[in-house]
Amino acid sequence: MESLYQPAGVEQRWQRTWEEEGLYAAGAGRRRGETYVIAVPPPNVTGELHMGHALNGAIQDVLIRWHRMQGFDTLWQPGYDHAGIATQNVVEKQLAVEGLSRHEIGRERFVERTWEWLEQTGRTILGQFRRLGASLDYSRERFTMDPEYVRAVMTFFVRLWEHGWIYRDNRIVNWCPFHQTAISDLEVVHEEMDDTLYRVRYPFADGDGAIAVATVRPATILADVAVAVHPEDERYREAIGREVVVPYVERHVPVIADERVDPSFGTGALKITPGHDPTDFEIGRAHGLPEPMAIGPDGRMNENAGDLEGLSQDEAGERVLAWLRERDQLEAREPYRHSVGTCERCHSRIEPLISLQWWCRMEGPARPAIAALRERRVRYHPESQHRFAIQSLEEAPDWCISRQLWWGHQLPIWYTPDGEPVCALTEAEAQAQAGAGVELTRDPDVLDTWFSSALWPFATLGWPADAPEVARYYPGNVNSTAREIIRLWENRMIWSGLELLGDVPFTDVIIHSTVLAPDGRRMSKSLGTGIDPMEPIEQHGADATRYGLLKISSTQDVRFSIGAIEEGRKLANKLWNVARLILQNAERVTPAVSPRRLEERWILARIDAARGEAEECWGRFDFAAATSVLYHVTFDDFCDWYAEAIKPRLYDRDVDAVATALAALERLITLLHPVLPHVTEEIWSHLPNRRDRLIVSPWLEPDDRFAADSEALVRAQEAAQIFRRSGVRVELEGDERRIFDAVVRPERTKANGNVEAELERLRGEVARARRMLDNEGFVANAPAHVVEAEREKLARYLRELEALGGADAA
RNA sequence: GGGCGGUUAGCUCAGCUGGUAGAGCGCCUGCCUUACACGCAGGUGGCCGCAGGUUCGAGUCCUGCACCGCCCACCA
Repeated sequence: MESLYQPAGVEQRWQRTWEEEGLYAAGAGRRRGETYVIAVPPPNVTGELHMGHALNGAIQDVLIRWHRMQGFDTLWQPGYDHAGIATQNVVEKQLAVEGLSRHEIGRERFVERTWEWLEQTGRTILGQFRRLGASLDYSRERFTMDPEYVRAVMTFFVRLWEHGWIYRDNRIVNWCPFHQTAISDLEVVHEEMDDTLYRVRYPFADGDGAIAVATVRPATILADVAVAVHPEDERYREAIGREVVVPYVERHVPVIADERVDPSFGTGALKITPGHDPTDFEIGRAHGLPEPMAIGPDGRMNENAGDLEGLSQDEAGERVLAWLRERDQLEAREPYRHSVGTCERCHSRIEPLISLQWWCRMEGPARPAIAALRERRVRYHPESQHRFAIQSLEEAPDWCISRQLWWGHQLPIWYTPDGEPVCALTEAEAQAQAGAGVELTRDPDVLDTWFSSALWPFATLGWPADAPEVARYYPGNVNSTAREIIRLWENRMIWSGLELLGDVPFTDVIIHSTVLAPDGRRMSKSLGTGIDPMEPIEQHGADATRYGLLKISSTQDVRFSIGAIEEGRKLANKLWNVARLILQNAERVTPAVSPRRLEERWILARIDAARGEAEECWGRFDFAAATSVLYHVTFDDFCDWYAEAIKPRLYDRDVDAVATALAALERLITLLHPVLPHVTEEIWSHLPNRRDRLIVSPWLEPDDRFAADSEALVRAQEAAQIFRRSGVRVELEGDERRIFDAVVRPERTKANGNVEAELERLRGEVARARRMLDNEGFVANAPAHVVEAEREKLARYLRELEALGGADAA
């Protein structure tokens, strides 16, 4: 055994062994009936591991390993999401390099290309999860495009259809001009942009005066259908009901009143363009206005733009502005910084436009999900996210589920020659519904990626087939994910599970911390602030990286800190070395829990207490607090006190001491295994007479044989500290004396404090304790145990003062 | 504009139902001790963001303010 623990080789060896021996598989280590199930948030097939994945992987793996050791039938379900728009984006970019577009090669060939690409370069992330030591059941890898999974998606759609929750409507949507598809509000990211705000005069049709409006997009003037003002706005009271002339197109449109207009913005008058603005669309619908569009799906001016047809919006805007300037209708222009919606994948500016899409109503599905959350059948951790989840379900707008993409699940909708939609699981069934001989055409659209993700907890188990896994592993226990995913995924899994299986898919949702860059900014590729988790894994080991990420995960947003990972590496190294100390002296000795001496009972009790504390932390999903418990029991208690105290007997090959030390070590690494699986398994493999792997070995049961008679040990520790600080020996007897002598080696301890300084310190403590005890309010009101503790402290300080010969102060 | 979170040692962060401030790193001092120098022992270091309030007692509870961050949002 090397004196410096080298994680790289050890970790990869164990990762291979565990997987090959089937110890990652569901049911490995099972010794009881209950199941414990987590479905991993399926990463995009195109994705690579980022810090959030690594933290989330560590969190879930701790829970899974902890429960596996407790004998649960654990299933940690892995797999990939086909990630419709993200994947299509990647393949389209590749085609672009070859000078091709998807339209040139056609849909069929494009889908083939995508599959080919996935076979070659996709699916890298589960390899990275393996390197983290994540004990997913890789033999059960699923993909949202697997044939069985597709069947689940179709079944889901048909069920929603039968409820009447799916409808088709012409509404304003977020249109990505690059991808040529509608995207949901949740796929739009807002970015700050510098624009110009123009103030444009619209003359009244009767020639008497004008009304000014503000706009950043002059090209949309062509599609104006009204000017709106706030009903209470005194300035425009007279204008309501009159007509104005829209510039350039010289169309007469009404001035209307609507409360959605903010009188304090710009001129207080808003031009209404229902075709190209969501607010205007709402106002237009409320007032029964027409909905013309002047901009097409490609982002350029369309056939309604007259002589501007075919121009870009910027060019068209310039022409309109020139027209306005000629007629002196351009009142002002000013720089204007505001946030603009962009496509989260390609960052193209979103075109709001009206388009015919499929929608899913939300009132029906949301109702039981809201009830389940209110009844705490699903709990969010931290609690603050619970209200947010409920609120977002209550306010959920209808879900636009169709996408004009090629990569994804094509809608199970066919049209008759009359344009009547027929919904069915398969083409054959659709044909049967429509009647023989009726020619059907399938809707070309695909479903929003999240439509299939919503089924992840049970489609991966084989639903809608009558699979035994569904009965056994549904519902699961925990889902752990990032905050921004609550509305996209968590809520939808909850309502789909209730709808299709009559039960929530899990009982606890962990919303883990967001790992920020060390400077506090968001980690992102475009900002150059991203840190690849594989770097610390290579450099310090997976155990250390897991430990470090868990340690910093206490608050909502945490800064990445390499220091925390280094601490994890030190812990692994420490563990490794204390194991060497014991094992080097343990030839042919069998571990045996036979504590005779104080320090032996003490350490076994300490490990047991730490077990309780760590379990309590994990039980409430406080992984940061648990790491602290593990660190201190290892360093402070096991290494600095217990190992030092038994060293002399270890060197003497005292069989009792060695056997107990082996047993204590065994218990310590069992406790640490969920967080540091590799180094603990490696040490375990060196313990004598080991048959099972640690990963499937029984978890620690509470053991009250070890009376926590720690008083004497604490006194020895205090005496050691005084001696090391001041060189003064406190009187000790029995166990206290023996432990002190074993741990403190006077010949190597140079006191660098001095008696005077120590007396000074103790006098201060005595004064402070007396001040408190003299406070009548404190003695009368504070809880009895607090007062009692203060009395004991005072007594101890006085004792120590006396030992140091400074009793005069008392 | 809304929601959530943060502000404590030089840095990164703990501090549960109020009891008189802790950890890791860094720094200083002494140690190459038959597990570990990625180590051991000891130490330095804090008007706990600001201002009020409740209380015998406030980092902790209440009110207000100021910054910072994340998420969300249709102000043209």
